[in-house]
This record gives sequence, structure tokens and C-alpha cells, in this order.
Amino acid sequence: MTIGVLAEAAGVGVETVRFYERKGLIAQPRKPQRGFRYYAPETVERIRFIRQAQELGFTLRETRELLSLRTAPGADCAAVRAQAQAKLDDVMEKTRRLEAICQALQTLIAACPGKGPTVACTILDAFGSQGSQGAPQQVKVRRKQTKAQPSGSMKTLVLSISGMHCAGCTETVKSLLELEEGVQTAALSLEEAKARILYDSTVTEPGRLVKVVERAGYSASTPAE
Amino acid sequence: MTIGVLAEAAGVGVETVRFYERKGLIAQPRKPQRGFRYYAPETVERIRFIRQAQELGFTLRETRELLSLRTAPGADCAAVRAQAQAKLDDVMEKTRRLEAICQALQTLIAACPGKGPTVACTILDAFGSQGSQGAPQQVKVRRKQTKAQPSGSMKTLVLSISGMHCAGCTETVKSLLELEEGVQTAALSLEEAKARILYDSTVTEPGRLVKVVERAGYSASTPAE
DNA sequence: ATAGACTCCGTACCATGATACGGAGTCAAC
DNA sequence: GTTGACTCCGTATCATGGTACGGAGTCTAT
Repeated sequence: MTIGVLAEAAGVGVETVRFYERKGLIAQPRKPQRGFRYYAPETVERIRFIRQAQELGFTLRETRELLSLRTAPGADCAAVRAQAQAKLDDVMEKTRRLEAICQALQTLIAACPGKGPTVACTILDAFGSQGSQGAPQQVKVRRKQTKAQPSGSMKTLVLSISGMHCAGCTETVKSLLELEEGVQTAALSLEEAKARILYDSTVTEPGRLVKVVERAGYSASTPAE
Repeated sequence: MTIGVLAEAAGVGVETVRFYERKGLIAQPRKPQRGFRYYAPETVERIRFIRQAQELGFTLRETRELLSLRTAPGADCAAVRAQAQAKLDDVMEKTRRLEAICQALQTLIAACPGKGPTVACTILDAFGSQGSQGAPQQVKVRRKQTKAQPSGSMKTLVLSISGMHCAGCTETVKSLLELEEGVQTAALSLEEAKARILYDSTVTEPGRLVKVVERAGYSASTPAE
């Protein structure tokens, strides 16, 4: 299979395959000098493994080490064994920590429907220690790029926003606003409780942006209203 | 506590604390306008949690979402619950995958001191065949044939080899020796920790063979030395 | 009240893990 | 044997998660 087919099958880009090759994670299967790469079908699995390992927090270096662990002629058995054991210890430690987070989440969920009006239970509370802080939630959306417009259609809107009580809140609101079509940038100030939004007035309008903020659980108003 | 003390306690740099603050992962605890940051002691835990999450492959954005999950006073408990449940599903999926890697490593380790033939068992072999015994691949090695010589140039060398602690090791050494030019056969004994090598003294010599073994990570010596 | 240690803040820089680009080369199908 | 899709390769660019710098400001102890 050629690189494009492989990439497609493994769910990555062609460039990524070449990148992994450069990093020594997959072999370079070229005939003699110049020609296409032709891959064995099992390479798909290899790439999927790499992606999984990435998502689990392994670096490419570590992943390469994992992949090259083998009991084979030419490799020192004892050394391989020791390496594998070391990796195994790492992985088990990771598993333990993940399970701790898992449990903390379950605790959090169990505590949630509870009656108490002012129960501020965060994952850290459930995790072992104290500490609290919070921000309303939001939905993850893909971002639609808004290019800078040449001339007078770009306007600045200043919104007063209440309910933002930490930097996390401002980040949330900033992200939401910048995800909105027509918004080029949004500068948030926690101290002033304000957002300065540069937007394209031919694409969106203040009322819309106010709604965006309010949908996140804050209240917003245009100061000159 | 000031930022330096906090950073020290959490095992990160001062700049990192400021960085997390900018990203909205920890609150900015400044008094009025200009002055030092003073942190509550539990912030240490918070930072440690962030580092752990990082190592487990969570992005800072995800970590922030985890940290800001809470059962807030009054409002939409159901939403928080749903969010937490979604996170929990993610985390459990991660845990499952880590455990798969864990198992693959254990399989790999278990295979090492195991059976006779030279199996090339990589983590991918162990990984793909979850539970079911997927065929371990026979490594194909190119052998340079050494024909039996007619007369007196064939000699036998006995090497004492230490470091071989499983049948896999003896197979490895055997393969390596028999790949060597001039070697006709090598008989390995795990119990005696010895190799009996039939070789052509016009082509190779004991010192060379010792090197072959040592290059694989074992120590070898000629007994009559 | 002054030294010395620490902190502030913006900005520049870094490594990792990708992605994008573009002109030339390759291949398979017609 | 020409076309058109795909590939090659080097290099440039990007996002994330930090790290480093440096001049000015702040704290604390003496």
C-alpha cells in the first residue's frame, strides 16, 4: 500500500507518516533509490498504536522504545526484559493515577444530585485535598476562521460581563466569542469585567454576541445601552 | 505563600505557575492592584494535579475543564453531571487502553524466558492479539552458508557464556553464532552455560566468536584460557 | 531606611508533535 | 506516450506547553 492509502487507513495525514518515519517510529520501505514507499498492511496497526500512545501521554521517544522492545536474535534478552519491566512499572503507575481521577469523577458525580445548596465539590476535593474554583461549562465546537476585513466593516464592541470570577471564566468567554463567526479577536479583562470584541459588522452583531456570552451562564450588557 | 515557595513545593518553576495562571488553571490571588501573589497552601495540590494530568495525556484545556467541574450552588446540576459523566467515559477509555498496553507488556515479558524457537515478539504482536494467541512472527534471518570443509580445518570451540538466563537467550546466541561466517553449527546449553561451536579455522577464529557473543550483551570466555 | 532577596510583567525563545507548501518525480490507466 | 493523480523531499509554519530574560517594583530583616 502507498503512503496515502496507509495514512487514510490509519486516520492520519500523509505528512504525519513521513514525520514518524523521520523520527524512526516506522521503517522506510523504499526499493533502491528513487521510488514510492510501499507499506505492509500491519503498518496501519503500528500507526494506530503510536496515536494511542500519544493520547496516553507517551512521547514519541517513549513510544519508539516501546515499539522496539523485542525478544529477538541480536537483542540481549536480559536487557529487553529489564526495559520491558521498567516500562511496565511506568504504565502501571499511570494506570493507577488514571484510576484515581476516575474515582474522583465518580465521587463528584455521586455528590452532584445531592440536596445541599452550597456544596461546592470540585474534582480536587474528591481527589484528595481541598481547593475550589469554578467556571460554567461550554460545548466544544470547531472554529470558523474570520479573516481581517479590509476596511470599515470591522467594529469594536465593549461588553460588560458579570459572573466571571476567575481567569478560567475569562478564558471560557474568550474562546466562545472567538469561535463565533465574524469575531476576529476578543480581549477579556477580569478586573474590569469587560470584553473588547473586534468583529465584522457585516457578519454578526452585538445582540448575537451578548447571547453567546449569556448562553455560557454569564450576564452581559452593552455599556451604552 | 509566595510564588517561589509554591513553585518549589509543587516541583515546578515560577514561570510555570504564572503560565498556568495565564491559562486560567489557577486563580490569580493579588490583593488590590500591584503586589505579590499569595497562595493558599492547597494550590500546591492543584498544581500537582495539573502536572499529573499532563503526564496522562490531558491537554491544559481538558485539565482546566476537569478542575472547573463542580456541583455549583443552585444552578444546572444536570449539566455538570453530564459533563462529569462525559469526562468519566473519556478517562475510563484511557484506562482501558493503558491496561491493554500493560497486558501487552506483561505478555512480552512472559514470552521472553519462554519457549524454544526464536520468536520475534514485539509489543505490537502482543497488543494486536489481545488474549488470543496471534501468531508471533518468525524472524527471517539471512544466513551465509558455511559448507562442511573436507579436512582438518574444522575445529570445535567451547565457550563459557554468562548472562543467558532463558531459552530465548540461548536461541539468540545460537542464531548469532550461526550467522557468522565460518561457523557451521553452534550447540548451546543453558544449564552448562556453554556453547559448542564447530567452525572453520581458515575462515574465523575464537576471538572473533567471543566478540560476537559479547556484542549481544553476554560475557564469554574460552575455558582453556 | 536601606540592602538584598524575591517578585512582577511583557516578551522572546525553546522543544515537541505535527501540518502545509511547492516544484519535480513516479506510476498506472487509458 | 500522455494524462492526471499521487508521491517525494526539503523546508516553513503552526499549536501547545513551557522556560528564560531583564529592568523595575515590592517585602522583609536588620
